Order: sequence, then structure tokens, then C-alpha cells
Amino acid sequence: MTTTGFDPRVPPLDEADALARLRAGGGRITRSRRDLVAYFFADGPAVTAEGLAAAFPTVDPATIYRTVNALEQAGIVEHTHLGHGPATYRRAGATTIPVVCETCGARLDLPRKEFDKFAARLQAAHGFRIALHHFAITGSCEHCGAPGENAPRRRSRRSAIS
Amino acid sequence: MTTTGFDPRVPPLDEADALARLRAGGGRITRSRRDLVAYFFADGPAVTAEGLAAAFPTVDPATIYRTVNALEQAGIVEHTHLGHGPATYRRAGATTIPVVCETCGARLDLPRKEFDKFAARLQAAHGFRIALHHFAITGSCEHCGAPGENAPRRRSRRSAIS
DNA sequence: CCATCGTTGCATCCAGCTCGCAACAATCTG
DNA sequence: CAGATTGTTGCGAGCTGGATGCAACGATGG
Repeated sequence: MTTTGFDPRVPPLDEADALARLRAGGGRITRSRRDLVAYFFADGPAVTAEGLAAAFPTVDPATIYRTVNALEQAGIVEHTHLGHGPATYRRAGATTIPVVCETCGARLDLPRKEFDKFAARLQAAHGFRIALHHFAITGSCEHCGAPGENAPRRRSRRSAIS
Repeated sequence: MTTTGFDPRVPPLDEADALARLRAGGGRITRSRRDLVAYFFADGPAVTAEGLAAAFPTVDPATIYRTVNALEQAGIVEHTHLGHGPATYRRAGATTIPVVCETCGARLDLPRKEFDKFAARLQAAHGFRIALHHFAITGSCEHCGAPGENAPRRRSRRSAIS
């Protein structure tokens, strides 16, 4: 299906390359798409769809969702779930793995390298290639300790995780 | 706050112990709660709220949600997110970590031991105690290979993961 | 400049889950 | 055991994050 000469598993080199990918699949370059691609190539922190909608108030939220999906299929961005709550999007090819504290919401971005040996072992043993960037690894940071210690037990509307 | 003599981090010994915990916090033992506790102590496979609602058609879905939350706070059950889609619940104290293929939805349950060394290393290096059971580890199983190879690219309503 | 057809905005819908509230019922007290 | 107390339930409504149908729009090829 639409084998148009690029590998979506390899992130695009630059903004122009990214736009070329969209065109390569029969897609069209609209203002929304150009703007969003530029935004992701500015390499800010991961952003939610809501954040994008706020950054581009003239673009309809539905278009935001459709566009990030299109960008994801083209291998230009990728999304991560940091916990319960909205997904966050960032430019593809992340070199860090998100680790989130379930209690206070603190986020650590650890270099992917630290997980390589573990991932290799898992693949050797079970043939499973893990993609640790898709769902954050959750747990307790050093300040929060184990759940039930000094942690809020009930999550109110829009808490950190859980 | 309600220090009533049990540690929610330690799973209950048996059904009676679980019910005692509910009572210890000032809770009451109703038919719904007794039934759900019994269900989890039967140690079937992880179940979604929808599944529980189907298993107990006389119990209102809202009550299902409220009850599993209560059971979770008491350390009797725990929930896991296998991907996009509803959470699954099982008795607390799981000894396996769920690993899910993003493409075909195949699920592996790997013994927690296989992750111990990795978890210990992470804790030593960053003070972070990871809880790998809360969000499944996702990736590609040996049959599905890397995303974009022989995988469906677009997720329709209610697909496996992504 | 026209035809094509991918994309957008709008409105609407959906899943998964939460909440307010009044009725109910498990437990406590006398 | 009757009554008081208060946690729990069912019901309905509401909410968040996101997907979708459709007609109008507009990017690209010729």
C-alpha cells in the first residue's frame, strides 16, 4: 500500500523532508500541516493535542487530531501516554524514554541507552521488540516512596496519574 | 488518615482478609462487594469493567467502577492498561508483567523476575521504583516485526492498541 | 484555469469513566 | 430489636479525549 519510497520507521531529516513525505503519499501541504510540522521541528517539549489547539487557535481541534495522526503515520511525530490523561506528541526519533511518578507526576527523561541491554535481553528471550516510548514507565520517584506512604490515595479530577 | 491496621501495599491473604480490610476503613460489606471480591479471588484472567458488568448484570456499571476503585485503594485488586482501551483489573500481587504487541494485540505475561535486575538498576541509578504492571510494555511480537512492515497502519474503531 | 480529490470546519457522536442525588441498607447504639 | 447513622447503590446526567460524516474548501496535476 502506497510504497512511495520512504521508510516511516526512520524519522525525516528535516522539515522539508517531512513535508516531502506527506506529499509522497498523495497528501497535500496545507497551512495547518506546514504549521504543525514546523512546530514539531522546533523541538519543544512534548505537547498534548489540547496544547497544539491552544498554539494554533485558528485550526479546528478535529483537524489537530487528524493531522497529528497523519504525521504519525508518516513517521514524523510519535505520541506517548504519560499516564491517564491525554497523549503527548513530539517529533519522532526520540532518544529518551519517559518515566513518570504516579504520585506527584514528576517526569524523568532517561536516555534510551539505559534500556538497550534490557530490551535486547527481552528480544533474545521472547522475540519481542519493545517500544518503551509509547507508554511511559510509571512508578514512584525517590520523594514519593511507595504508594500508600505519603501519597494522596484518591485521584481527584485531573490528577497526575493513576 | 484512617490508619486502620493494614498495609495496602501488601495484598490480602484471602477473601475474608480482603473483606476485613474493607470493614477496617469504615466500609460496609454489601452483596456487590462480596461478589466482586469473590470473583477476583477466583483468580481468573484480568477483566475489564465491562466484563465485570457482564458477569454481574444486576450490579449497576457505576457501582462496578466505584467498587473496583474501592478495592484498589484497599490493595485488593490492581488495574493495568494494556494499550488504548479500557483498563483491566485483577487480584493484587501479580507476579507477571504484561507485554502487548501493538500490531496484533498478542499478549505475553512475563514473570516479574525477568525485570528485577533492570528495575534494581534503575532504582540504584535514579532513585525511581518502577511499577511495570500498571501500564503494559508495548512493542512488536516476533510475527509482526517492526511497525510499517506488514502491519495495519491505521487503527479503526476498537483495534488492538496504538 | 479547470478538474480532481485530499483536507478542513462544523456538528455530532463515541468510549470510558465520574458525579450528584435521593433511596436504600449495613452497622452501631441504646 | 427499634432507631439513628452513614456508607453504598441505582439512576441519570455529565465529562474528557478523541473519532467521524458531510459539505465546502483549496492544493496540486494537466
